[in-house]
Amino acid sequence: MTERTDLAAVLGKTGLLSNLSPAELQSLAARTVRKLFSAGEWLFAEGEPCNGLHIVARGRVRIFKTSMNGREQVLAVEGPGRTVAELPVFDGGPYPASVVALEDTEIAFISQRDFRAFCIEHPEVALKVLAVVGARLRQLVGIIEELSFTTIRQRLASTLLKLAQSQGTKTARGVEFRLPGSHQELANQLGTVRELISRNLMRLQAEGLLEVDAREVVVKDMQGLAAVLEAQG
Amino acid sequence: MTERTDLAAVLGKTGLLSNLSPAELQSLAARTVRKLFSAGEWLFAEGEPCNGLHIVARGRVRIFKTSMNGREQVLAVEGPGRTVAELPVFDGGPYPASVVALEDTEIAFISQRDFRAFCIEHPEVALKVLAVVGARLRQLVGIIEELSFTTIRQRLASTLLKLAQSQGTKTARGVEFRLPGSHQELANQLGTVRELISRNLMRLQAEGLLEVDAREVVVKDMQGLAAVLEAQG
DNA sequence: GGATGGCAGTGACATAAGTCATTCCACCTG
DNA sequence: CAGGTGGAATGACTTATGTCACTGCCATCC
Repeated sequence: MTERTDLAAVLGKTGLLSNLSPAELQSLAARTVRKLFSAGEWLFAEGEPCNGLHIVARGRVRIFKTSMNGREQVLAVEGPGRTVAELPVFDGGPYPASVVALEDTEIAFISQRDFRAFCIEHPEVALKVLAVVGARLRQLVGIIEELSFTTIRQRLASTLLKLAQSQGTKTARGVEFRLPGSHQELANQLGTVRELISRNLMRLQAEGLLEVDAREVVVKDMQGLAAVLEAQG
Repeated sequence: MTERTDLAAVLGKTGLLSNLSPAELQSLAARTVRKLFSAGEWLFAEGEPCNGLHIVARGRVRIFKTSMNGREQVLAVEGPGRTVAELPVFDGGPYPASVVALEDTEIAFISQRDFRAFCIEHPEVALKVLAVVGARLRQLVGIIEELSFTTIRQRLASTLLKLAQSQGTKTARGVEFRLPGSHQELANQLGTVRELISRNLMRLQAEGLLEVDAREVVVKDMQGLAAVLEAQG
């Protein structure tokens, strides 16, 4: 990967750092290190000491926890302009979760010391960080809510609905889209195992709400699918 | 409740605000409002717009989510010197969870506007806030991990162990302590229902690890109880 | 004393979730 | 074409979790 990315431009598009002057961006960019990861490579593992802030410049990464039994629970998937590990940078603790690259990914890395210093110089950045961390907290609360209150069937219906709305194309048969990953990946995301994904998809199909063919999905009844979320779990 | 509490003193003991000068504490205290809640009263409900920072001066509060079916999931219990809703103060969104007083509770309240202004004037406070929010984020990730990877039996064993270590007294029979609430409350905390608490307690007792009598618990085998956490769930 | 209400224990049962083993199928590679 | 590989479907089974209904205990209040 010899391709170059303009780091200052990436930084400017980062939610955390928007509204900074070009000069400020440049000074920050000067302190970043470019890191490249190929698909599947680990940025860091849960429990390691945190040494800095990671900004995704290109590609996508998956933030997740692993259990003793080899199960996974995905906390978030982050793309360009998003940051990873904003929080341990500040509280000094270890990384709470592991992160791997989903695709070939380019990271702008700022050391903990440099970023902290930058925040002191630019108090409004600290407030931005707070907003970002706040959003992440909401995400996590949402995951807790799902894990605690909903069935896998409902979680599956929910993700299918989101996919249909964001990536689906309307056709004569219904709303069509393609699953973004294998059943296994979907299972990790929902905090379960492959078989249950398979079975629940089949069940939704049997009920006439969907048509599934490998990764191709056609939602035939959006209303019905939405109703699954309401049915008491 | 006519009893008065020195707000500036409380603020000084708050993790968020330690290391401030007495003058600064005074100026902040001048902007706080004292609020009193009796046991069971709601500070606010999930979804309401956030209007300020709550600092627990006396008593305890419970932060939790509610499901459609009336189930609850406790996110945290906070006591004196701890803050509630540090985050929505900054990201401007609604409260992500509800909070009620567990006991008669006194709250020092600072309006969103005042606290934000204070943070701009005192950038190091913003960093403190980040540290606190960071700790909260770790808490939440911990909850997700538990919900996703462990059985109720394991979660119960884990809380019993923590209680034994923090509040237990060693006697001839083992480590004795008293459950801090009803089975129902414990169930909410673990994200389950009363009956399962009852059954799992009985099961642990049948296995010789515990002796239970209503809320009095004697751990007879700390090692064995700890081993429950390791056994694959 | 009797009534009441909150809490705890328990059996019977229903359903959700997870495990294991096997088969199938599409695709690639030599 | 044979063989291998990875993902997916599926049946049989076990376990975990949740629901409902009922019982009993104990404190409190009239």
